[in-house]
Amino acid sequence: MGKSWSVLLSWPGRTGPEAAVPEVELERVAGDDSAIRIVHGDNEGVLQAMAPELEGKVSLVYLDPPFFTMREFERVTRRKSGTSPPVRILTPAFDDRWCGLESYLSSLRSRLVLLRKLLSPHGSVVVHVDPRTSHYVKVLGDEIFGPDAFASEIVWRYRRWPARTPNFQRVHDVLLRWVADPCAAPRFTQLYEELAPSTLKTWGRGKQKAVFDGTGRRRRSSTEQAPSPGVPLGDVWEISIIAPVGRERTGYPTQKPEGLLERVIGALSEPGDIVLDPYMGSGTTLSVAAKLGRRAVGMDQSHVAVGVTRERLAAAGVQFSEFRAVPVQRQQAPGQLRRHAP
Amino acid sequence: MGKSWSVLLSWPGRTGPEAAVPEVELERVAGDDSAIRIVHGDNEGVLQAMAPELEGKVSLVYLDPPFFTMREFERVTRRKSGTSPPVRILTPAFDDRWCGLESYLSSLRSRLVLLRKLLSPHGSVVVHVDPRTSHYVKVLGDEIFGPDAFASEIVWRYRRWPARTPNFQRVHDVLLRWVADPCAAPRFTQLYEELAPSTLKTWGRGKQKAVFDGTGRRRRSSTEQAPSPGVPLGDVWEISIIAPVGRERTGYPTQKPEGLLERVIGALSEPGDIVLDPYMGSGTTLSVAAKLGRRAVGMDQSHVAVGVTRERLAAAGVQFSEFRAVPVQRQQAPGQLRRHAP
DNA sequence: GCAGTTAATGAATCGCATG
DNA sequence: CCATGCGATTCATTAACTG
Repeated sequence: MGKSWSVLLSWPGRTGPEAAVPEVELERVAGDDSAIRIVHGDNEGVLQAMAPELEGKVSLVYLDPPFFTMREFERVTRRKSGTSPPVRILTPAFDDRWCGLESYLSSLRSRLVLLRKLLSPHGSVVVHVDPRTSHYVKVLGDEIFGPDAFASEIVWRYRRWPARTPNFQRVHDVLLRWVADPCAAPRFTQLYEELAPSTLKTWGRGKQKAVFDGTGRRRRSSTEQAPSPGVPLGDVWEISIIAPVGRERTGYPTQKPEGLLERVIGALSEPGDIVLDPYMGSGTTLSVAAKLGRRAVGMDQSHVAVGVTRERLAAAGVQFSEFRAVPVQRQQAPGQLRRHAP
Repeated sequence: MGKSWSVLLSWPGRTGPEAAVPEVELERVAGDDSAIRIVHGDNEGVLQAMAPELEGKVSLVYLDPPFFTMREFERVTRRKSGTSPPVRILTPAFDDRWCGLESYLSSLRSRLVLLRKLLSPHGSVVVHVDPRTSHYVKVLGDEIFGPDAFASEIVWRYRRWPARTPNFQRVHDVLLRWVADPCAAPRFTQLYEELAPSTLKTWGRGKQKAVFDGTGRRRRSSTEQAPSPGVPLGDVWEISIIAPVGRERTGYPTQKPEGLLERVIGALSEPGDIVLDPYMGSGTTLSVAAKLGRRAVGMDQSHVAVGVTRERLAAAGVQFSEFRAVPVQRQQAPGQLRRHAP
């Protein structure tokens, strides 16, 4: 554990013994050695099983866990029945019901502890949550990674239909980022966004340059010839949600836009790096990682998620291999990959 | 206390006895009974002294406490000395150095506990912080007001000169809001912002209206004659910081823009309501409250803050009265206001 | 092809009906 | 009486269609 505040979260029974993680091993289902890997199974066991291979080698972990909404989520598929209205088919995808915030935080905590060991020294972890739990998750994460390792709270601002409520419309999610080692030089590629309208008006696209007088005081700025690449990317990102009828949409609930992952992966990893997504869902992370030339591992418990991701990667022409977690059979040598006959 | 999660913050010594608040009473310094009141003194004592008067009567508390920056802040004043460069004069304004997050949170906690009792049932508390402490403050506030009372995390997105750092630029503050009673109808006036460009393009300014078929399925939307007032205000606000040479600027450090307070006060209180700002600073809350016809009380320990606010309100032609906190003299009857001879 | 129009529906939220 | 569900609300976005 990193250096921690002495301010911690506490709840009844927190200090009790933690349940042992059921030991699993990975069985290859399809594909050969590929830069992109899908693993079907509970991420807790899978992370433990992959620890020997991945320890210290992961540049970026992006986690999009359930948001503690106390709901079940379904995948929507549409079948066009020739005649007029297409039929909507609902398939259960994942269950976000919990017996209390304690159990939610405990579950997330055990994953974060396992993930920390996989990070390379220049790596970072990004947890995608919403403002209903982000604050608790932040305090939890500070305890695991150390408060000095906290690097950014990124606000994803989106637009959606308004709800009638005597409150400000909730239109943002939160991405919390910690670095593996606050003293190491972090993986970070500077990305840029468009200059503010007011800046364009006053300065145009030329770079501004501060001008100092003899005494060291700033006198004014001047416009340079060289065009500015834009402003260095901030921590508030305005990115559209995937339109209900958008091409990108897979029907998997809670799907994240590729534009969001492009920023996360583009800024926080480099080509050839390993990116890890323990809550794979519809496979947006894998899809974007492949597009940007990263290696990646995605995990999900849900066979619906695995199916959606498999089809998505195949449709995009991405080479990938697929594994599944199976309970360790004590009779045979552990850790050995068994070939699965299809 | 409201109903709470069983997830709490804990730190060594937290359960120990809390220091007693030094008892003070208010002494009138200037002005007669006014809708706007300035009180010079430590807000903890002042809140306790004003409790009998304000209990259950405050519609909105806006707090802009120090941000745990571990710095001292100074006021900048410029004196134009006839000749060329104006002289900058620095006056210490407030001290934001703490011996640990625990002491910061303890201090804030005692204020929030006092404030809770002053709120009317439809009232709310808004705490302005930044993402370095917001998460701890949120967990603390949930404990005091109850997690069900948490209403909004508002993100104030501003634009500033970018810093050279291998990280996303920090360009947001956070406003946390709790309501006094989650079951009561809250004070809330719906404010609107401009429609998204894509909406304007597709729909124009007409309201959209859902159209359903016989089976209850939504078929499509149609544009109505009635113009939409815009989209109901969200929880991410893009508001400029006060320009370094802006007319609004008082020179007081950490001054907040009036536009921010216009939204907070406009949405969460009504004309005639009492608005309270225990960390008054340069008096933005009082200034905006006066402009919007609210009654208001501002408190600050710093005589620089009180001076800046006094000049600011006077310059704006706002009638106000001013008090100061003095230790209770046990010899004379307590609670009685003493007239101060200037 | 390109521009303008129409269709479809979503990590929402409240209130009221229904068991 | 409490839990659950569905109707009503109406912005944002892209696909598909039309001229």
